[in-house]
Amino acid sequence: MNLFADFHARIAAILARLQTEGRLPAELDFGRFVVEPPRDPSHGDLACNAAMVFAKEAKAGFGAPRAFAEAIVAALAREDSVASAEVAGPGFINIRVKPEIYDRIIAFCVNNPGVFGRAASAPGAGKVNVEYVSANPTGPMHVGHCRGAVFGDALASLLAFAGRAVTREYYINDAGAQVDVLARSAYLRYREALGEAVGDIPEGLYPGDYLKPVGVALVAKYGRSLLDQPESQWLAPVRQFAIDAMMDLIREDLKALAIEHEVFFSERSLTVKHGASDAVMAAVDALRAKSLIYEGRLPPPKGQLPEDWEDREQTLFRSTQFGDDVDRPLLKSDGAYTYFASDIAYHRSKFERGFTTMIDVWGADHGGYVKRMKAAVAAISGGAAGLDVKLCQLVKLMRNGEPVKMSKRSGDFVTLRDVVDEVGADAVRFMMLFRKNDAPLEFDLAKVIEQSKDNPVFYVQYAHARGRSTLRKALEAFPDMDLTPAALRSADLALLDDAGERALMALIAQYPRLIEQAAHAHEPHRIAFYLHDLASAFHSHWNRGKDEHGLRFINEEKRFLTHARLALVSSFTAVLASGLAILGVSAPEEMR
RNA sequence: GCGCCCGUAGCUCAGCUGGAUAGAGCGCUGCCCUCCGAAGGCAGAGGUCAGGGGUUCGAAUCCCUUCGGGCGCGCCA
Repeated sequence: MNLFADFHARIAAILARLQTEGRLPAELDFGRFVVEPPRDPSHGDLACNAAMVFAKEAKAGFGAPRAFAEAIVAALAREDSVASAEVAGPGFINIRVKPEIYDRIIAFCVNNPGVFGRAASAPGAGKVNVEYVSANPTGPMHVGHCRGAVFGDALASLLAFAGRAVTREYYINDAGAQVDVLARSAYLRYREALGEAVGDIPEGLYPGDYLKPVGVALVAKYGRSLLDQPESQWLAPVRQFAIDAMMDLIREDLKALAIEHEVFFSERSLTVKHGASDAVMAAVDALRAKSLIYEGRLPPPKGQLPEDWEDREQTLFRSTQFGDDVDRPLLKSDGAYTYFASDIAYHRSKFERGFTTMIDVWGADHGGYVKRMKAAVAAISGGAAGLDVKLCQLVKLMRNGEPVKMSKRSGDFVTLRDVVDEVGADAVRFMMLFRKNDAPLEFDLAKVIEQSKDNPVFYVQYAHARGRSTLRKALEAFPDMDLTPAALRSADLALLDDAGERALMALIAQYPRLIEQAAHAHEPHRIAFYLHDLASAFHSHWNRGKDEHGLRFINEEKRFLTHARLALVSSFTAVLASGLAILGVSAPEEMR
């Protein structure tokens, strides 16, 4: 049902025929040309650039690109779905299809809402792992986390819809120094819960109130038994207890945004010994076996030398062999593994679990880490797996155009929950996706709950509600009309001959192609923009019905025309609902 | 000093693996409701796509360079 893919295949077949006739060279990469919707509707339904892309290769057989294009056009004209094909400009091929092609697409969409646009699973595509959020388990989620969270979740949905086998994963950073700090902070709350006056939370510990219930829960579990123990005794159990509590908190926060991961992967689990070794050691050994590890010295960074720079020999990974700028250390001066070493082991685990496409969603401040991680994935997989890192820029939280102040100290930050409670999950999700991930984003708490066209969330949801309302309204005019998919799909769509109706149909027909491209580019924001465009086309056509009553969807005098128009409305709401579902935003029946 | 990201209308941003005359919303100007939801729509004004070179049939898009902004730069996660 992808009109554009269909014609790409047809034109490829035509080119192949020309190859066997010896008028084109044998080796041509058909992936180089595109069939796309023309920007200017007067150019027809589809435009193809094949004649220009293969101009060089066709020069011997055809001469100028236009002549080559004429040959393709002649072949296209014989296709039964083509109304007309012509050459334009330097060699564009503009194709107009017969209207029934669109009728068929709309009929399919009406009859298979939720399926239209979905791609069949590609056999050789391999499993995809999308890792996102991965916030440190030291407290509730900050508003800064929500962009990556929503982005990763929508991307995963998009890829699944595009036919990929997707796993959503969360990496728990439960092995660093910060979780020890968490444990000490929780232990303090534990003493507090036992009646001790702890006063101000000392510098270096987490001050937030959210640890108080953890202290109480520790008392419930351990009583007073931890009080007179040395830290070496209580640290590990308290740490695990606190981490579990924090992860419960985080899962709750994510649930408020309708986000659910299938796998929570513990960093600490990588350092659990199996005999004499653990996963990190195993990963390093694997690299060593490929001669990618050596003992050496790194040159200091250019420019300002760090204060505590000390030239020393260390264990290095040859990431420069895979495009990194310098080789990267795997051991700290105290002999422990670096975070990078665990990350290598973690991504090695992903590879061993069968993922050949890995997508990591990070904050933009981790941009400096991308090259080494890609290098590591290339090294551990021998080039069999690829890593794409999607960096999400900061969100500037605003209220009525004024920045919302966020002080970092004293644990007084704006939580994700605060924001979701204030404006709702739909608004947060849509706005996080109504911007390219690598562009900064302004999020205005006042604007996103405004019920006006300024607010894209509302604008799109309103279009859906309007469409659904029309279908309900139609039953008042035609109480016996059958609006089930099975009935609507056999509506006589040839009756739809208005330019506004055909424009809407053309836009709907682009949906499968849009899905494919957005999935390929790992860019869910394209869905959001498409839905906004689609909603706009609908609103626009709707308003034409105010001047020309004959264009209204419901026409009491013309039963069959109304039925056909309702089929169009139904396909429209189906695509809106489908796209919104990918974004994780609700498609309301009515606005309240 | 080096690396990555960004620079498009007054503001916030799209621009689909290089495509035809660069788009949308806000703001500004002027319009459209006796009847499917005006919670909407139509029209107008507004651009050296940061500047300069290059690649080619064709560049906002790719390469080089300058300027401007953000992020990062052994042992933190």
